[in-house]
Amino acid sequence: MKNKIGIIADSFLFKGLPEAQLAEVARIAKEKKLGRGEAVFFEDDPASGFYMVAEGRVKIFKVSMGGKEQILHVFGPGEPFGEVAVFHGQPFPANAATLVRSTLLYFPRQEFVRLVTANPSLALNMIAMLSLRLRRFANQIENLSLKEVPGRLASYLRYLAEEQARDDRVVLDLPKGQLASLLGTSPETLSRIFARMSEEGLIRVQGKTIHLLDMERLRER
Amino acid sequence: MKNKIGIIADSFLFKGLPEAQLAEVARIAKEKKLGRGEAVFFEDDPASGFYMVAEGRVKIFKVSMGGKEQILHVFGPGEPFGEVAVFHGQPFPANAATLVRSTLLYFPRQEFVRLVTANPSLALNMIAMLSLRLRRFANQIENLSLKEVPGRLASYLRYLAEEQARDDRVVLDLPKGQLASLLGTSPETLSRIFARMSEEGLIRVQGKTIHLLDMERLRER
DNA sequence: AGTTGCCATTGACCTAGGTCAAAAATATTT
DNA sequence: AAATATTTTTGACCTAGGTCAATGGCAACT
Repeated sequence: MKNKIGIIADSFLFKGLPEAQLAEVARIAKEKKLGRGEAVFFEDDPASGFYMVAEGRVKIFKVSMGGKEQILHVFGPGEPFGEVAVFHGQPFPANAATLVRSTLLYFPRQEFVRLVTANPSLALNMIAMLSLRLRRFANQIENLSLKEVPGRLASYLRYLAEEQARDDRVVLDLPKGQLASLLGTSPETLSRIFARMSEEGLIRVQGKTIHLLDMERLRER
Repeated sequence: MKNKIGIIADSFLFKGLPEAQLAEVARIAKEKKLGRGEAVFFEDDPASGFYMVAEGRVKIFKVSMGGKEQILHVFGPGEPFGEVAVFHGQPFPANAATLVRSTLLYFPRQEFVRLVTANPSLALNMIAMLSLRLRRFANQIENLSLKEVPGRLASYLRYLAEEQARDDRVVLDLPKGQLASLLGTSPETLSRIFARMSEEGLIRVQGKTIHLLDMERLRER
């Protein structure tokens, strides 16, 4: 397992920082270990700092009055989250919880803002980070509003295929129930869609492994 | 009507820049006048620069295969758009078109990136801008996925009330059809919801003016 | 091996809201 | 003002997908 400074040095956010700065960043970062399913923070909590995943996976999500969850994003090793709130001094806009046992790095607000202000390259990295995230959100809005559930699933499978660099099969990186939350649907419906797409010969489902039998038609969904 | 430098100096993005820089910014900005309903750019167009609204209103939107529109955001005077693409050198992630006759400022990519790199305060403004936008998008995802149409409408009305600083009535800043696109529904459904909420005594609709008769219950939607 | 608990699947039912078509109300042009 | 075009509203119908409840798998623990 990597140590603090390894994670930091390899992260996109801190890429290109001089050694001295990296050490400085590592110094202000506090390690936090959390078990599976533990909350990191809640919506409307005051944001005294932000986090980076060192190990594990963290979901950012909103909850409806009725208790339904919508996952906004899932973060893995090297990815920062909660930074948005840090810059306004506003409370966190959503909840965060671990999906598996995880190790996080915590960066207190003050010192980080100071670093960014002093470090143009860090500021540019941050801008790139936020831009990418905006693009993802725009995509998610498109998916939720303009596609039905099968289309959203297909879109996610293609995303996984890209990420895992295969076009014959992918491995789900989430339990199916959580995937339903990410796609904005219920576990029951997701299950039915899996069944239907299997019958249609589009995919074959084997536990968490999904065989992609027809990329062409998958693209049209 | 304000001139170029007036718009720039008063914008959030360029706030706090020294005089000289402002003049420099104004120098690289090109004015562009567009009639109502004209396209500014299309999704996947190469992004050679970004825009700021000087006068009028511009919608950013995605279009489904079937032709349905989802508006991501509507920008008014002083607000920049299309900057996200500029930082990656990636194509635009969505379409942009005017809602009314508008005047825009166009900033070519190269020179703007140079400015941001050289100007920490501009970079910080940009970060704040993007953060705010992320927050809005997160909200929109929440609305689309976790609320039904009446809830989304109520949420928008409250947003307008805040923006227009009144709590008795608001004036729609969009034709109803466009509002439907923004809320992720159809004009027909929106019309029905207006009718229903009127019967329930929540609001009274008078053309583009919506009287807010019961803020309490409106909040619970 | 048996028990406990969790997750995934399947069935039955119901409703929010989409679609299509027509009418009515507003704008815009001549 | 008349004529035409554009929005908005209303009605009738239909379906994607949500909810509730029951059942089946599977893993962890004793």
